[in-house]
Amino acid sequence: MRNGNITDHEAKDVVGAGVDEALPAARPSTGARRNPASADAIRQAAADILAEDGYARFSIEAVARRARAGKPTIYRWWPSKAALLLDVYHRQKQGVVNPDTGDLVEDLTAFLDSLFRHWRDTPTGPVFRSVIAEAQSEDSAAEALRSYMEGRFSHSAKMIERARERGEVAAHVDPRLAIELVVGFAYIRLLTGRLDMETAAVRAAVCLFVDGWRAAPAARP
Amino acid sequence: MRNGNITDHEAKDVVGAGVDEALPAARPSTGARRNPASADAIRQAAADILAEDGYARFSIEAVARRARAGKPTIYRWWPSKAALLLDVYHRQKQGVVNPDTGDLVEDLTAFLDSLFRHWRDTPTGPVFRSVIAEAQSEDSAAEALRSYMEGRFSHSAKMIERARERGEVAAHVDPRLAIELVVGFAYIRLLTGRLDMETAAVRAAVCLFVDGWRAAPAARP
DNA sequence: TTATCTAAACGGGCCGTTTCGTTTAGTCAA
DNA sequence: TTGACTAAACGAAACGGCCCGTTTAGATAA
Repeated sequence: MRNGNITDHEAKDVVGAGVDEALPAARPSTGARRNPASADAIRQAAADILAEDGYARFSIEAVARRARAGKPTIYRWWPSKAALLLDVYHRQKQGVVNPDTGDLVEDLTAFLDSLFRHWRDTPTGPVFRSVIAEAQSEDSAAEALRSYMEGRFSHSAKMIERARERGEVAAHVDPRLAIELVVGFAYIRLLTGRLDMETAAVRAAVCLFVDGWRAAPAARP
Repeated sequence: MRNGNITDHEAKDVVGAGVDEALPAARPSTGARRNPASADAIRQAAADILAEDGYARFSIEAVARRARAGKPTIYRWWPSKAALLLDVYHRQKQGVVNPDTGDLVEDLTAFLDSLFRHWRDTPTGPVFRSVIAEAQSEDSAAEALRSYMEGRFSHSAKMIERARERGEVAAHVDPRLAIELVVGFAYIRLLTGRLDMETAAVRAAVCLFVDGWRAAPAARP
């Protein structure tokens, strides 16, 4: 699942950290003795259905059928559809880079490029879109999404913090807000199905963030 | 429904234009003679359910019950759940300002402020979130959302075009891309339930867009 | 008369839960 | 080491309930 489009010397670390234990850590609700069992088959079936048929056909019954598992088994391990969705997503989001090239524009371009590619070329895109959809009608999913985004922001904001330490970014810039603007752009592209951006176009967008839009140097204090 | 928080002399026009006929214009599928009939009651019931119970409880059966209408009547006039949703949304999105104060930061701040307030204080927020959720599993909703966003971008980009004509914004800035960044920020806030921003915080975000993040004036050509 | 309406009912699917035997992994005596 | 015991976890099937999109029947109104 490693993404080869960002060369290795550029990639500082691979995301996946930061929020790894916000999920309802698969474990039977009773004080049990036994082991997970068919949990992997269930996750795999869920991911396959999402990738092949999309969220519309994602149901616990369909997952159970495909995994040759009983519905009660699924409900024992995951309290809700949203929990299963988030579990599947968390295990797929490896592979997005958090680069450290020494230049902010390059870092952000590589980050967005990698994110778009990841969402486009792996089941992660459909899965994440499903999580967002579910979060619009299910409180537990909304809360999970919120806390996931929180972690994502904190983690990715480090790119901007490093740039600020290098003196590349002004001191008054809040890295968390800044990265939220960048992720917001990725978000709107994902949800409206427009992920097919050339690297040059991604860089142009990043420059709009970093350099601003003003014709003359900014005069604001 | 007019929003009084932006004073009148600042508001150039009230949005609602631009995409008003992308929707599947309520009309019976047969070549009919009669009039709409209970269409208004149906739309009202749909809006009420979304506002009171959220998308989770929004079903054609529930709308029909509440409007004391028959399900076939609804299906005759709106081909899908998504069509009814979009119809309701289109009739509620009046009231967001598209300001022209002569200053880009003020314009965008007022725009975002008004959008957040509108999404927070009217049923529009839940309704739009529902449209987005529906678009993740229903092709027709996805297409309608895409074309709606297209129109929204084109319309709001005029704020930036005006600033560019005033010489406030550099010539190389693409107004459509720029406004997409701004709307992306609003989007991520809506979908993660964080619309409660002070005007000052909104302005700070806008300044990050307009002025950029760099410590020193940008050196890019 | 004729098109539209409400209301009721259709078969089908999924929800989350309960019931029912069966499988399976740890425990412990022989 | 082996074999029997025990109890958690299992798959399958069925529950009542809600909703889907469609069909039918009978009332209503231009």
